[in-house]
Amino acid sequence: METLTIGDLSARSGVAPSALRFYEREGLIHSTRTSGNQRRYERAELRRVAFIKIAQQVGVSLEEIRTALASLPENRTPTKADWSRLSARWRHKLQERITVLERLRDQLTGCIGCGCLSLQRCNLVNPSDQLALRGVGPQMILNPPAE
Amino acid sequence: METLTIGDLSARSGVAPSALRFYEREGLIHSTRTSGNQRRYERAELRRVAFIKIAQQVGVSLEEIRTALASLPENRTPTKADWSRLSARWRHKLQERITVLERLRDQLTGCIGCGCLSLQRCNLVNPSDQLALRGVGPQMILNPPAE
DNA sequence: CTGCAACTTAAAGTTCACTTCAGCTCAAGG
DNA sequence: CCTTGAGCTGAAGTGAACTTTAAGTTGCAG
Repeated sequence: METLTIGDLSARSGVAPSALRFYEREGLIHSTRTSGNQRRYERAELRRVAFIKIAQQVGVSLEEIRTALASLPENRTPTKADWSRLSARWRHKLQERITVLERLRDQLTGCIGCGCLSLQRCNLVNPSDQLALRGVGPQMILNPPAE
Repeated sequence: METLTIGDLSARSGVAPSALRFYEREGLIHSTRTSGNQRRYERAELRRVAFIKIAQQVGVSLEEIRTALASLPENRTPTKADWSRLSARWRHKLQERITVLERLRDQLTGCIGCGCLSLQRCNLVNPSDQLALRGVGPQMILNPPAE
């Protein structure tokens, strides 16, 4: 089997055919057509779908994913190096996301002791009562002071 | 100032008034009314809003948050102990989420070397080609084998 | 007591990420 | 050849999480 039908791609990627068509409309993936107008996918498309799934796990919007995928070469099948570059960028984003969640976890651990979530005492929730400086909301977590 | 107007609560929590009304309709927060039908909030409601914001950071749906908040006592203002119990439960969820993302990051790091995201060689993307066993998609990450 | 910002409501609108539907055509096995 | 499952399209529907709109009311400062 040289190319994949939409059913094949769906089965191998775990993404519904309707979602694959949707991704194509959105310019995230590409297909060629048979004489009878059916989609056929290069195996390389599987990598794109994989990338999309991973990025979604990390909480990235399709729009951002589209932009990232657009940085891959259009005229040729992306090489390992192309994918490496993209992966490295995402590893970075992923690390940032993890850092935010870890900070959140650690602060929450501290708060379990005091049972607070209090605006008066707990910098987890909202330091803006004492430090109405850097905007509103849980600033200590989303945007902590330089250490 | 004994109670907060919706504008006060919005300013202090960083959540739009329309969102606060929405949360009330959804049973996530509560208010009393003035004789003129305007909302007034106890300061304690601020904790609820804080909790909602934090849970959303972690990627929890409002429905789940609603369920969690429903475990707080209705007849009295929640104590520190009440909030502690809830926080401990969420710390757990948060840790699980972090673990998934870390696994994703580590596997992605391995993949940067090979530039793959390949179905043939990379278990990050889809082990189901070699191990079409536990279902489809990035199983190694979402549901890794016991170590 | 007046003016005006802040509040009220129900209903409709928005964005994201898809899914479902209706009404077709295509491709492959018996 | 014929049936049947897989695929096609455009349009409409879904659910989550809000926001916006329109039309009216309240509350406080001056």
